[in-house]
Amino acid sequence: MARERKFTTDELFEATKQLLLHQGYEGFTFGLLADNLKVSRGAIYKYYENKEELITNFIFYEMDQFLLKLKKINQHQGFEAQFHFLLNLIFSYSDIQKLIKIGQQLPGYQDKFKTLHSDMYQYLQGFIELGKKEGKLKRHLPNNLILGYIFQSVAIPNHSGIPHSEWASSIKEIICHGMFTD
Amino acid sequence: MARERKFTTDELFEATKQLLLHQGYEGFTFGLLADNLKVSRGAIYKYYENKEELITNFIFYEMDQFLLKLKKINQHQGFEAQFHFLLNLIFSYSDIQKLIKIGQQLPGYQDKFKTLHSDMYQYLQGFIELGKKEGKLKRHLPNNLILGYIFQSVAIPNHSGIPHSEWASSIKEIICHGMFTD
DNA sequence: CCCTAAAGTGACGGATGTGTTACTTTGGAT
DNA sequence: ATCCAAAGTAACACATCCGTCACTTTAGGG
Repeated sequence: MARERKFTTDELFEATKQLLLHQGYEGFTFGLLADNLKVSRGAIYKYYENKEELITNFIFYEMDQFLLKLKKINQHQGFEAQFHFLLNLIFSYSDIQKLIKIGQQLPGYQDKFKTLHSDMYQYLQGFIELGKKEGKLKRHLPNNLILGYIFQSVAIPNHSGIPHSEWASSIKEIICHGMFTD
Repeated sequence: MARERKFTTDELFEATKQLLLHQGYEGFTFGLLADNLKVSRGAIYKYYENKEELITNFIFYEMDQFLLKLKKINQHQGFEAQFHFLLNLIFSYSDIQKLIKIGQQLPGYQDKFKTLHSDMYQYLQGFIELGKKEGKLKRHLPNNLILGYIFQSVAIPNHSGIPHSEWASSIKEIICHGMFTD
C-alpha cells in the first residue's frame, strides 16, 4: 500500500552516529545526513520534525541499549566477575561516552541526561559497594571517581596501533593494580 | 599614533578558549566572540583573516605554553619527582587535551597536530624509559598507553563536587597502585 | 486497471554565519 | 590646529542550513 523505503531506521541511526562522532553536535546537519543515505533532505523530515528530535531519539535509544546490557551485571556472581563483565561491556560500547556528552549539549535536555547519567551511576553504586565489602576495592576512594575512572579508560586513544587484546588487558591491569611495580 | 584598543590579545585568547571549550569548533563563531569582547565583528578581522586562522594561532600558542613548561621536567631529579611534576602540570592545564582534539578538526592541520602530539609523546619517552629503568614502572606496559593514561586521567568529570586536593590525590593513587587492595 | 496513501523530491522563504568594504572615531606627531 | 594611521563600525553580498509545502513516484488493494 506504500512505496518502498530507501533507508531503514537502523541505517538512519548508524549514519547519525557516524556523523555525530565525526562532526559533533553543531557540525551535524540534515544535509550531510541525507547525502550519506543518498536521499533528499525532505525525506528525513517525514520521520523527525528536526535535528534535535532525531538526535535525542537516537541517543536515548543507544543509552537504552547500553543500560539493558548493563543490567545483566547482576547475573554474574561476585565482584570480580562483575568487574570484568563491566569492563568488557564498556569496551564494546566505547562510543557511548562521547554520545552522552553530545546529549548533554541538547538544549532543554541537560537535566534529563544528567539524571539518566546519575541513575546509571546510582545503579552501579551497588557494584562498587560490593567490591568494597568483599575487600577488593580500596575503601577510601570515592565511588564516583572509581566509576568515572573505569568509564573514561576506554577513551584513551590508541594511536600506535597496539592490538586490541593487548591494549585492553593492559588497561585492566593499570585500573586494578596501577602502573607502578611495588 | 593610533586609537586605543578595546581588547588585548590575552582577552581575545581567553574568550576564544571559553567559547571553544563550551561550544566546540563548529559552534564557535565570530559573532559570539565579538559579543563576548563587546566589540563589533569586523574589529576581529583586523587581526585575523578568519576563524580558522584565529583558532589555529590560539591553539598553537596554548600548546607552546604547555610544552615550554613540560620541558622543565628534566630539571627534576629522578623518576618519582618527574612523575609528580608531570601530573601537577597536567592538572593545571586540564583543558589542553580538549583543545588539542579541537585542533585536530582543523581542516588542513591534522598532520601538523598529529606530529606535534607525537613529538610531545616522543619527548616524554625518555621519562617513561627512566621510570622503567629505575624499576618503578611495569616494563610490559606500552609506553604510549602509560602516557595516554596519565593525560586522560584529568578528563574524568568530578560531578559530585569532591574537593580538588582529595580528587587529585585519589587519581594519583589509582594511577600508581590501582583501585584494588592487593 | 485505477485509486490511494505512504515515500520521496525540489524549490521556497527565513534565519544565521562569513568575509569585505566604505565609513567614522581617536590619539599622537608635526 | 591639522593630519594620519590604526582601531572600530555597520551594512552588503554571498553561502549554508533550516523547516515547509506543493508536487511526483510507486506499490498494493479493490
